[in-house]
Amino acid sequence: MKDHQELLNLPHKTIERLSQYRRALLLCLEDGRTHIFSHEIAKIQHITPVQVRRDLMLIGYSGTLRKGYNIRELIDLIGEIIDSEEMINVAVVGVGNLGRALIKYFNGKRHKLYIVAGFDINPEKIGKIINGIPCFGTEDMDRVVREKNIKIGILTVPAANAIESSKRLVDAGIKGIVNYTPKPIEVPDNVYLEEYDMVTTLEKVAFYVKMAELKGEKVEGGN
Amino acid sequence: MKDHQELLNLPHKTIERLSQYRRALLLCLEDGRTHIFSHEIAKIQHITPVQVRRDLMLIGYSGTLRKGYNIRELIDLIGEIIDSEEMINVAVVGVGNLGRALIKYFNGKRHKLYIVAGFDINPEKIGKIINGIPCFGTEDMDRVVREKNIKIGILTVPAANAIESSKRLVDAGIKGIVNYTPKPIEVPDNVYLEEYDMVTTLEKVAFYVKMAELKGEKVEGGN
DNA sequence: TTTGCAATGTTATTTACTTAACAAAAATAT
DNA sequence: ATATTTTTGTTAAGTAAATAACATTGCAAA
Ligand SMILES: NC(=O)c1ccc[n+]([C@@H]2O[C@H](COP(=O)([O-])OP(=O)(O)OC[C@H]3O[C@@H](n4cnc5c(N)ncnc54)[C@H](O)[C@@H]3O)[C@@H](O)[C@H]2O)c1
Ligand SMILES: NC(=O)c1ccc[n+]([C@@H]2O[C@H](COP(=O)([O-])OP(=O)(O)OC[C@H]3O[C@@H](n4cnc5c(N)ncnc54)[C@H](O)[C@@H]3O)[C@@H](O)[C@H]2O)c1
Repeated sequence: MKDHQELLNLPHKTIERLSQYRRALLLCLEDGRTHIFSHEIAKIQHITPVQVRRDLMLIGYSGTLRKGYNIRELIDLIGEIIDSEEMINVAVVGVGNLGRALIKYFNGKRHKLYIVAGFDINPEKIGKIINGIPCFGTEDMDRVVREKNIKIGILTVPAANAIESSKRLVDAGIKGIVNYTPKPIEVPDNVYLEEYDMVTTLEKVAFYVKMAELKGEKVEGGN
Repeated sequence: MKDHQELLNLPHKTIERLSQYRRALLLCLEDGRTHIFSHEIAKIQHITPVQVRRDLMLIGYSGTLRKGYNIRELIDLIGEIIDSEEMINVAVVGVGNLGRALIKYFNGKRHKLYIVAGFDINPEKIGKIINGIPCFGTEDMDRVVREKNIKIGILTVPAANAIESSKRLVDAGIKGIVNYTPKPIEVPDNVYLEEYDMVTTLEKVAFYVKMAELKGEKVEGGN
């Protein structure tokens, strides 16, 4: 299999697409299919077949001519590349509306990723099991992160608390953060950070919708 | 001001960043500041000052040397570019955990974007006001979209219902869709589509965290 | 003054990503 | 058998985005 450097050389976009391919492939598998063509994957993902084949080339997977790719094999290979050997444990900080939606969405899914704890400051939540996972007070973060070997934190606290919460996560030894609050946070170099805000997405859609209306004609699809 | 073609030539990434700049600038304004330097904006957004200046150059905004950019002016200019003249109305389809989180997050915010309706099939939700917005049955989508002049739909139904719901939205005449279900949907060319799935984000973070651990050293930050 | 500095604004270069072009192979049709 | 089609795999070309380089400006300090 590919060595570390080769894996790190994979384009970031390819990593994202591999995750998406796998999700689509798992659905196909459920439908009882065994093989799939690049153009079928492409259709699902709104990209070109060439891109699919190129991604698969980069990870060194070969299909069979005129038969396509073996879905099971491909799923497994993607797993070998993007998943860790052992489970990676995840915590949600801020078990509010969004936090609970994420927990619910995740729970009961396959993956090498598991949400194993929530953190909150609301006494009514602390000590309870929420959507199947235990909720702790933030003062226990250090201990729980260590004991449960939590590597990634998902930030869904109110924006005003984003900075302090991210500091706590970093201090507790977390290695990756996904920040869903609209407040950009800062983390040290050794912590991997992704930020996402729905408003940006919506404003972008609104912009292209506006432009399409002004032109009275179509614009090509999303990013 | 810039004409349509010039606006459409702006890089997609610049459009996204303009939205983000504005959000950050609004916070600065609340802090009572009047001016800001490119390197300050850059710090907040985890990008380089050059990129900020380049984006602002592209939209034709000039700061004052040694004083930076006028926050108020810049916010207004960004608004002129990415916002529409009139309000753009938005609907949420699937008023569950995620849908409610989004509504709550949006409600009471500035913007030219407003979530004005929710759609669901659960009889307990239909007819109610949820987080301040009225919830309708999906059978009324055509009518409500027309009456309320809704342009954008946010899809937060269960994955199994994503396809049918997106079709309904398109049939009702919607012009943009943000799909938060893990099921990729298809829309005609004249509908602008953005899809987002948290699992992809988390798996990407997990991948780079894993790689960092294997290397025993740092990787550079997110995308 | 005039020199240095800290900032902006713009062009040039580089890097990252996507798409196009095409060769090769296997199945199918002639 | 031979040609045609369909699909993969790979290299080459093209686009888009980010970064670097640098010219410019006006203030501040000497
Ligand atoms: N990125 C997006 O698309 C998106 C969408 C919706 C909401 N949001 C953001 O996500 C965040 C959560 O939204 P929500 O609707 O779930 O809000 P919410 O108020 O329902 O939940 C926030 C939770 O955080 C807890 N909390 C408060 N301070 C805390 C702290 N210091 N440490 C730990 N927990 C703390 C609260 O007790 C509450 O349970 C907000 O910042 C919101 O702006 C983002
Ligand atoms: N993108 C993400 O990051 C993310 C995160 C969490 C959840 N999700 C996804 O978002 C979706 C919603 O998640 P949730 O936790 O809010 O689920 P949920 O079950 O709480 O909510 C779904 C809602 O949709 C309604 N519904 C069902 N069928 C419908 C239909 N045909 N038309 C209109 N409404 C219908 C249900 O009555 C319910 O109110 C799911 O697809 C989930 O996988 C995505």
